[in-house]
Amino acid sequence: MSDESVRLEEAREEFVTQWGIMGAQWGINRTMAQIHALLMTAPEVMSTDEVMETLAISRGNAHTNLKDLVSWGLIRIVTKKGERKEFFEAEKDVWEIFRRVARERKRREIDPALETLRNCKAASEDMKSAEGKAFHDQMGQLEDFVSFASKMGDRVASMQHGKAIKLAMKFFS
Amino acid sequence: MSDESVRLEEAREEFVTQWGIMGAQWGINRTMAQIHALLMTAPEVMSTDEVMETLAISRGNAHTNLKDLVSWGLIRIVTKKGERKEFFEAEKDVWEIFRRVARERKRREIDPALETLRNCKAASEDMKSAEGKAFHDQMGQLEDFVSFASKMGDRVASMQHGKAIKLAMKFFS
DNA sequence: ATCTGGTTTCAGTATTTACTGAAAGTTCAT
DNA sequence: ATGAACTTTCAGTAAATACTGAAACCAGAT
Repeated sequence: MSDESVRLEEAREEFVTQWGIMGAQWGINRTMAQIHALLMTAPEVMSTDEVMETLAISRGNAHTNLKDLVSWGLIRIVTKKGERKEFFEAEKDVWEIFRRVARERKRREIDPALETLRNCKAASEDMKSAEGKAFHDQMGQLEDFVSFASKMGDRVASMQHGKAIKLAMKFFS
Repeated sequence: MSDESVRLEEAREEFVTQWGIMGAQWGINRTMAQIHALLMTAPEVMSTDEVMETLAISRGNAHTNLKDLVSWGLIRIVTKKGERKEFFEAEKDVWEIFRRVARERKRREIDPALETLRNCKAASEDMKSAEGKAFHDQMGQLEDFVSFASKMGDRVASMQHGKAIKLAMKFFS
């Protein structure tokens, strides 16, 4: 193996490690983030066994996290003709990755949060005390904000790369 | 205690619980998020003992998380004259809360991630193989994106509420 | 209908993260 | 300098989370 491929593997390993740490800080399972990093930088599709081997993890663990990544839309299953095995391939376009994460987090976390805020707001709708009114008002403010974030998420998730770039320009003008 | 105050306490409890769950999903310690929710909806400043009592947690736990919240700029220490005890008060303005979280996450997580991406990019700068070039390119794309996110964070963190509203209008036009 | 190459599940275990409570430390009044 | 009121630390423990590996399952080839 040439010096260059060794260096490449080292760099990749560094990336996988760091992406794992970063994921953990954002509430994503470390292994899931590592598999994602691995596939994002894989020149070819990879099988479950290759992932297991590279990261030195068990079959069950690899399986669960690969399926989770599929459910997040961050990787997809590829089948080679003639082969029974499943292979995996990551979405590599950064903007697309962002869109998908935005869409899923909105669906899984923002929307339920919004629901709660609305309940809390409704529950304090008719309160007469200053404290009750203050609480109601606070819930209202939070709801407005989170609902704004939610709409943002929708908007972003449906935006094409080019459009996003233009918007970004506007933002920094 | 009137019916209304009971209902208010229930609603508040619901909010505290849910805010805790939401925090956990975003990589924030559940108790920290709960204390934050509690203080955000507190009509008055609260002491460590009151927080301990309300959430049924130990002194050490309350202390650590209160200090962490202070370091995130989400609550501040208030001293009453004549009293030796420290009291805590939350920032209640939603936009301000968002700004502070954005600023801290950028500082604590985005900037270090950027550092790593730059290293990985640099390490593969001169590679000749197609794989090496692809890796370098991928790191470049990620770096551009994260660096954009970082600048976004700065921008948002330094924006006044009114300005943000105007920008939001533009966004949805 | 059985075997082979593969996927999926899950009880048990390991690891990580968070929490407790008591002791040590600090600060201020006397 | 002593003590009361409060804050901080941290070793030990509990709880939550993630991982393993083996068994069950499934689909297609023979």
